[in-house]
Amino acid sequence: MTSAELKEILREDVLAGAEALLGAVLVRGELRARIVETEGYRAEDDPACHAFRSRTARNEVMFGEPGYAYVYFNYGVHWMLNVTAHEPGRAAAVLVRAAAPLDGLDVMRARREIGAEDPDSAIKNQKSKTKNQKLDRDLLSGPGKLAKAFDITRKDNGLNLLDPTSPLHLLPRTGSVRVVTGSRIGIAEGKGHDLPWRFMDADALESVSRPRPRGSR
DNA sequence: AAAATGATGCTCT
DNA sequence: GAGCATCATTTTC
Repeated sequence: MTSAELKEILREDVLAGAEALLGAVLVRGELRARIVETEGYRAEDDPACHAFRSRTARNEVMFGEPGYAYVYFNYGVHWMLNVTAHEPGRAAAVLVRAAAPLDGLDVMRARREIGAEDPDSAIKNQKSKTKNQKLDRDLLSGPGKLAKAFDITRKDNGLNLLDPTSPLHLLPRTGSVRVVTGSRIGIAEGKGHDLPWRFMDADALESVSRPRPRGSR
């Protein structure tokens, strides 16, 4: 699949786009990771979509061209990375929920260490070697974790993710992917919480976020 | 193994 | 002022 082909799939349908993003590689400098979990959101009939009510300063990029980064801050704690979809005027986006690390694991680890931004916790971190090993398996297994490891923040909002010269971008997948679907995570009842708009790589379930589908580690 | 909880700040009403 | 597209830790079965 080429970048142009991926862009057309995203333009056509956000759910097909969410599926097509499985297996794509997220790149920032030396950092690389293979996307294994996504979710679709669309304004027209989905109350959970940030653009469902109205067009605001925050959700502005969702109303533009497909293939751009919609980044927002959530729960006062985490940044979330989305890929815009649909043609201009019809807001939609794919939330990138999890990835399998490929390259630059040392940098990801350093950014993900608990309390890494707290100057007084360096000593604490040294003592918890077992926790860091545990951390390794779940480096990117959630949208907040992935953003932290890739240093994704407000500054990345609006980047063209399908342009290989962007500081943060996507390489379309090469092979095929076996897909498993599920209900989206963290959606309140009555806001489309049971729509099967969560997509996962069936052969990489150990790297997806919780709750994981039954029968996986 | 699953459920509860507190942290934390931005966005929109 | 309320409500989050979460995470790590603690508490409970």
